[in-house]
Amino acid sequence: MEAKTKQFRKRQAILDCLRSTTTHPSAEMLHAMLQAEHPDISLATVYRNLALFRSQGIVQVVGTVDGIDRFDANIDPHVHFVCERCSAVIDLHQIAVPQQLQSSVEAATGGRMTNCHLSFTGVCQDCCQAEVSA
Amino acid sequence: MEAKTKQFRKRQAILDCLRSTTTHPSAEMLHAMLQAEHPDISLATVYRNLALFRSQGIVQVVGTVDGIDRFDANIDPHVHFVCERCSAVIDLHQIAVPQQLQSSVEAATGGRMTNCHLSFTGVCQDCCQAEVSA
DNA sequence: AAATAAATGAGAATAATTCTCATTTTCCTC
DNA sequence: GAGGAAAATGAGAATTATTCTCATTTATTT
Repeated sequence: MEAKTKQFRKRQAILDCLRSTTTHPSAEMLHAMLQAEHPDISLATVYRNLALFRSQGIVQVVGTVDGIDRFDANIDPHVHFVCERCSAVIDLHQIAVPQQLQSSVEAATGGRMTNCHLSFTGVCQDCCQAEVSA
Repeated sequence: MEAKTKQFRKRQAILDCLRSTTTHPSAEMLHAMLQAEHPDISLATVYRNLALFRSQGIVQVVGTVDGIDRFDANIDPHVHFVCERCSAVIDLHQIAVPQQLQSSVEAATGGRMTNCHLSFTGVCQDCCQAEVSA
């Protein structure tokens, strides 16, 4: 049969779902997002595949917010803003870590540098506006 | 009585201990470090007081390494290097986030920025040398 | 189609952190 | 200094994100 009626590979669905968003979801958020298309997907499968993707280098953890890992299928180095109120993780593509800074790290440590994470915390636009109207 | 023979205020001991190191210990590391002077200190007390210090703004969590929070009594913004091998967290005082970058964040997000975290990951000097001699 | 390998679901296991509550220590008032 | 209120602590239970186990299902190979 060519036309599959039921879902088979859930692994791909998880990766597709993560790739389709810029919200840097947690495993549970991702699980919730997948419910519509795959109501029978298990949370363990989400965790399991996220770990696999990470070992393959096609997914990264961009941070731990309130003790919960947040995932991103965009593995290009980029900067994030984390809202202290709503815990949103927002891309800041406009901002980059100067190459010069990165170059100086190995000299400063005497070690080998492989990655770089810059993030800002604060209150996001939505939460700021909610404050005003309250 | 002036001369105290037994330990009383453990809260202060925890803060002093954290202030005396630059290793960015976890709660358990700190608990282990305190054993010498305060063998009867409870891990719960360490956690409890770290949370208190954090709410007072005199201690910060500089990151979560391998799922474990790492604490710092140095609340000045500064840059860290995290070793992927030994999980050491090392200060990089030589490197700073350009003020110009920070200024651009609020414009980029439309929100309010309160803090900034820059960290590099890689292999520290010690672990690099261990590799060579292996 | 049979046999083998890979992926998944469900729930148990793990581990960092927080919470509860009884006890101890400190602080305050007399 | 004594007595009582308030704060701090210890011990262990509770919570929760994540991982693990194992039986079952699905995919792949022969």
